[in-house]
Amino acid sequence: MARTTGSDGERTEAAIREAAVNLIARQGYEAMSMRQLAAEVGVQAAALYRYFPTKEELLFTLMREHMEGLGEAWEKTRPAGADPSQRLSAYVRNHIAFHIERRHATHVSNMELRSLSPERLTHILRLRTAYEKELRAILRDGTDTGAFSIDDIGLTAMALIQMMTGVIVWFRPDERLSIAEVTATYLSMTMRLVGARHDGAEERHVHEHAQLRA
Amino acid sequence: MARTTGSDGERTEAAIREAAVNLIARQGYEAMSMRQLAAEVGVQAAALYRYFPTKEELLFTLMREHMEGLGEAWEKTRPAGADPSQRLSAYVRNHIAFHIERRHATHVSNMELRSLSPERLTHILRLRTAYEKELRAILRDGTDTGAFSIDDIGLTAMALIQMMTGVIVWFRPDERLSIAEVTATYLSMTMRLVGARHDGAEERHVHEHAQLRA
DNA sequence: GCAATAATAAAACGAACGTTCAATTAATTC
DNA sequence: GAATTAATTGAACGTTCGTTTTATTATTGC
Repeated sequence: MARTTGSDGERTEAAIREAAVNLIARQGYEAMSMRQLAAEVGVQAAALYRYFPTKEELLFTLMREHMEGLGEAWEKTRPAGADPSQRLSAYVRNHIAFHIERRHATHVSNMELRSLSPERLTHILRLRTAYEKELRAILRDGTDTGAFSIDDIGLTAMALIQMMTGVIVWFRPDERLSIAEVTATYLSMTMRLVGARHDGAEERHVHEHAQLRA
Repeated sequence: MARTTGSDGERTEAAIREAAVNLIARQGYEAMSMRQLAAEVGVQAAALYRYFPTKEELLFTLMREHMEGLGEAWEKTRPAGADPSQRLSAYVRNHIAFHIERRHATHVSNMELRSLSPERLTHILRLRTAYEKELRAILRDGTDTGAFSIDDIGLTAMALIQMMTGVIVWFRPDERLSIAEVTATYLSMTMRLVGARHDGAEERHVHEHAQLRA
């Protein structure tokens, strides 16, 4: 046999991406075979090579688009002239919303870096660093204006990102907490962590979301 | 050839464990081949099977002993009748010290869970849950006595553990910060995160370690 | 120093891997 | 409706994988 009825390149490529994200997140990149991926898509292994020249290029594409999407989401959300507390709040909301929506893709981007060639690894890390830099800038501004009280900006930024991204490890959409509740609690923890001053407009905003649970 | 001069079972097994932890941490469990591991140890692949019946059993042994070691370290360190702030402080110190000392083993225990069979996965997760339970108990006691102000104990515990364990992702022993400085900053962030009251003996204790950097 | 045992080497097993190639059919273009 | 292009199959390639088997040598106990 050969070309099958109703076959469509775009649909097949989308199906490959989706199946690959799920399989790699569940089993790991090395553990997923191209034959297994093909079976999940409902196609022969050779067909995959029409869309991605190698297995690693497929992984790289998934990671790159995930990181680019994260940066773009932040650029659309970022408040222009807001004060540090509002900007930090927006950063946290965007980060958590984006990662909860894309749990599997995040898992892939965080866990499979070692399977990339050095050049591709550098590419992904550059995207990640640019995104983290935005957080450090917010923390620095907040420290300068006195809105935050931070010991070490770089270390605090890493701690915050680890804490927020960790959501995907344990969060399940159908369990005890809703996304809104989780986000509110993480916002509250973040503001405490950076020693945000408890006065001004932002403070009321935070508390209104933070006291949902005891 | 066969048995080599100076060969010794105990030394070989220790060399296998150490090489395996490093290789798996660097490349991942699936990406490490038994032949590569054997070459690192300076032995033929078949010799590995004298010490570990399968590759997965080797992985499981490494993980189990790491998790057991973490629990034992905490049991030795845990202050008996101390107040919640002191106990939380001890927990953070122990966690960070243990993980920084065993960066590679921690990486393995955190990243390779999906390569375990269901029964072995359950075993490891039980050890991990028991350890995390200790933190939740401290947070609960602190909330009850009013020492802490926490929105959601389970969520805060997960956030703290993600934050602390994240140290191994970026910390390099020979760089900008010493272990003591990192620990102090994480202690400070932890106490803020749980809303620790800024009065009593513990408060002085925290600040004395936390203000090393700006 | 001789038997027993511990530790390893060397070779081989079948299975699975990523990838390539030629053939074949569906959809599109004119 | 013929020619062209897009999409896929099925078989095969050489390599590597985890593991087993058998033989061989070093060490230990008596």
